[in-house]
Amino acid sequence: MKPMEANTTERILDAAERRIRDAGYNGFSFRDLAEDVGIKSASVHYHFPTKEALVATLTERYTERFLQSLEDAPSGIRCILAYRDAFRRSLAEDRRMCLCGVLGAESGGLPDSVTRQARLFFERTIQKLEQALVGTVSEPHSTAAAVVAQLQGAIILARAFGNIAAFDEATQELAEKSS
Amino acid sequence: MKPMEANTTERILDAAERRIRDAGYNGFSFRDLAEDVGIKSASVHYHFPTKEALVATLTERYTERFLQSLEDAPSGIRCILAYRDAFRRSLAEDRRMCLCGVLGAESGGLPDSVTRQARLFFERTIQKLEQALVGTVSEPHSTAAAVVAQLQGAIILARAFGNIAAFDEATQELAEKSS
DNA sequence: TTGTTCCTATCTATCAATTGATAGATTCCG
DNA sequence: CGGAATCTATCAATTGATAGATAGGAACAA
Repeated sequence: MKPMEANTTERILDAAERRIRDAGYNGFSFRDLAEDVGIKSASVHYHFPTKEALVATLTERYTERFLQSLEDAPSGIRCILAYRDAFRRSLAEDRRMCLCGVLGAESGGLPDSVTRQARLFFERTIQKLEQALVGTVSEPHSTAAAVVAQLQGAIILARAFGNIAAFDEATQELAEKSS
Repeated sequence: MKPMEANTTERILDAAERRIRDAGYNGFSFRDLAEDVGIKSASVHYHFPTKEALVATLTERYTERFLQSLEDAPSGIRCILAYRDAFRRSLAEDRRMCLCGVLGAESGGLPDSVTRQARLFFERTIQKLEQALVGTVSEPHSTAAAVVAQLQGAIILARAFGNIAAFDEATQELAEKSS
């Protein structure tokens, strides 16, 4: 076969990301992904041997991209605003969860490598924010953790209410204090 | 058969609650619940016709109990501390998510009645906190939403890190400001 | 040019296990 | 008896995964 319009491996990851951020790790099947991409489920296994491997790889890609999108974030208190915008943007795009937010919530039922990658996301995300806050708040680490927690929870609220306004409301004072 | 040691219906709900709070809606089966309770999976269907009905009922029970546990919460800013303690207690007991936190995260893949009950949890939880805050903060509703969001997210962090200390850290400033 | 080999990517077909759910028999108690 | 609660047995559908066939192109030899 001639290669598909785009890299099939990436398109499988794209489909898996959409599905997991909507319904969780156990909320989709290889056949779902295959249909999304336009191939057969056996072909998905050619690119990723197991579901665990697929999602672990996906979570790694997600983390890299997320941190990359914050590469130009300002230092100091305004970095909090950049984080809020990053999460809000991803929510507004497709009304879905943060990938690692879902995985963290479901972590009791996940393969080890996936749980590990999700933890890495939070470690790195919090650490990056912490570094940007050093010198501007009294306890950078706990402040960073508090901000990330609030943003994850705000996405859950927006999903539960089916309304992005709920995210804005739950992060309103965060935006005011840091702008 | 003579009735089990305790009300079987309640024990099924208990098992389902534990399972969902650990691995999500799609992270368990009727057979899992049956084994937990010590009956056969067909008997679970005698008590609840479908999985959707079971989880919708469970979510209702969860909401009632949660609000009940906050019945004696103080008014004013200290109510925030009571909320924090309520979530922390439930996390410390069995290291699991808030039921409606998971369901909110997975809401894209849930039956309608379950999504609806999860939304009710957040509506009622936020409203109750809001009422306790009237007159003590400038914007009670958004403050209440922000607190609930932060607590949900803090549980996710604690699960991702496999460490309750992460919850404490992410809610530390919340506890200080409101005590 | 033509033919052969080899690799990549996909396919068809299938597997055993698990899923939510149902029908109908059985058992116990009042 | 009659109802409540459980059982055995089974179903069709879906699951993640595997084996093996097939198609297409690139590289290379003749």
